[in-house]
Amino acid sequence: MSDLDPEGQERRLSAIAPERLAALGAADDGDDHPLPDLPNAEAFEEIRMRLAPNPNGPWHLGNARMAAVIGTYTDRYDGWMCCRFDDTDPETKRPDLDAYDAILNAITYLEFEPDEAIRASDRLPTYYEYARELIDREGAYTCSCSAADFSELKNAGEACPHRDKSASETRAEFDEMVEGEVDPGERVLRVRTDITHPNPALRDWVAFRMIDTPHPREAASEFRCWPLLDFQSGIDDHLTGITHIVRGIDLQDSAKRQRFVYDYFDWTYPEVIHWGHINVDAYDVPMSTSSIKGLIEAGDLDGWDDPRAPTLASLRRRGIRGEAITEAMVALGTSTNEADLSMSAIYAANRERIDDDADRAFLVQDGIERTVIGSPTVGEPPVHPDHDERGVREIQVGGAVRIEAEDLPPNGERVWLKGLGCMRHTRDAFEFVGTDIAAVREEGVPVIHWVPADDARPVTLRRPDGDVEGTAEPGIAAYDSDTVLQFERVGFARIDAQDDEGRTVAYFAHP
RNA sequence: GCUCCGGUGGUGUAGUCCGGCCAAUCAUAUUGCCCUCUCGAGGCAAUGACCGGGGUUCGAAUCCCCGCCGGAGCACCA
Repeated sequence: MSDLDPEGQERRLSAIAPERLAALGAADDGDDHPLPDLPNAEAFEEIRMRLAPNPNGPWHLGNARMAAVIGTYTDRYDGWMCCRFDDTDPETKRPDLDAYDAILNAITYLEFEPDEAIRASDRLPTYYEYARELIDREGAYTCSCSAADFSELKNAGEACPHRDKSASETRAEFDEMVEGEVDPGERVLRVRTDITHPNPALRDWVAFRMIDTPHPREAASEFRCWPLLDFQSGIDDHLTGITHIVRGIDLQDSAKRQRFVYDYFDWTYPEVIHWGHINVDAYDVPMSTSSIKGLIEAGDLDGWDDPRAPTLASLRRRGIRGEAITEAMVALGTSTNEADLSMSAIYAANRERIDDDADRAFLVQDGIERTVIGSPTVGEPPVHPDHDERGVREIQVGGAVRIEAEDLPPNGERVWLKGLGCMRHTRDAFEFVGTDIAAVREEGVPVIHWVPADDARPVTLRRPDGDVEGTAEPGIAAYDSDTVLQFERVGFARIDAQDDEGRTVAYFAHP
């Protein structure tokens, strides 16, 4: 076995003695694992985790962290991952029917594949069943206090008059709720926890409430009695055999609440990891599903993939690979602190992946024209500076070029038009000087990009900070949409569309 | 008001459980130099952090206490 390479050894070892492979990984000090080991991982035969998104909109960057971290963990432990849509509020967090698929696509984009996808709204009968069982175990009671009244009692640590209701009476009243015979606000089912618990957040929380607004999914539109997250999620985590839960600190108290239910059922609660909120720089648009949705509806954004939006659809359209996002998210770790994510971390990870493949091209954004005198008729910059074998781009000069206004040298000074040669700026023209590269290497003549003045292709470059018009070398017309190029000295961009009028639309990725 | 959680360079992170190998890791960022017909890539170097105060100890980023600061929950939202 010693003649196998390390990877081969690992594969072979995992086949014959998986438990020793885990030990090997630990001894290796987890060299390629940016995330800490999962707590108590060795206690489980299979690591099972879930993503539990609310499908109230397509994903923004913040949501990506969930898939990136959980997916990385399940890959690493060769575990099982489920995408469970927690869509149990048809009213205030009303599901968006397009979001279910958009979210699954986003997960694929991030390079993960859930083993299973389920929707809480398909599972109401199961929740009812366990609610009845909980009632029979004296773990819940129906309560008809108003929310305000109960809150007052709860804050004082006092039981409400309904708390000592019998299981059979609760059972009957809960059945009425399930049948839809109760109005919203009239009655809820509460879990009997500890009404004097020092932490008021844990006292007799609501498990089911009535909602009249039909669920947008037809299959779930008849239900009126809906579980809240703590009940639904708690039951599902147990039934799907989840071993590790990773979620935000906003759900810190959830585990403590759900443990009361687990205790009634004599279940073991999964291991839990919490992380803090992340803030992303470089965006003016707030990273919240509802704000983005609002801006789109108001017409301030073109859609979920507008380059100004901090959404996954937007980054995808800009040519940023999901892997790069995953890498940056995983690097954030799982600290409970609030964290600032720099887009530059994503950009750096992406650049590493796309640079080698991206052909080079010239794009001039803020052009100024100069006649060219005496130069070769064709410029031949390389397709990729690190890959001679990919050849050169042949750009017809056509007598005049356009360059960035800021690149124009003072009169009498020289500039090197990349792939064409050295020029001296006379009053209103570029006079060809020659192609001796010593001018650049030894005399420090600046190298700049350029396009033919008469035969350049108009380009709209859509950037996170707004659209820019420019012109590019004609060769970019040949690229299919979805190709990622590097506009030299401008940055990487994804070709989005080549229209019939001879215009290219590209989305800017990053420098 | 009550209850949790956390504070390491500009940013993120490792180390904290089991105190010494940490004058603190890695990445990103910024700057400079080298290389290069890109401000990309690559190479080299520099910059820069243990919230504060006490205590325990021969020794504390690490343990204890008190502050301070930040975050979260106390919804018939997720």
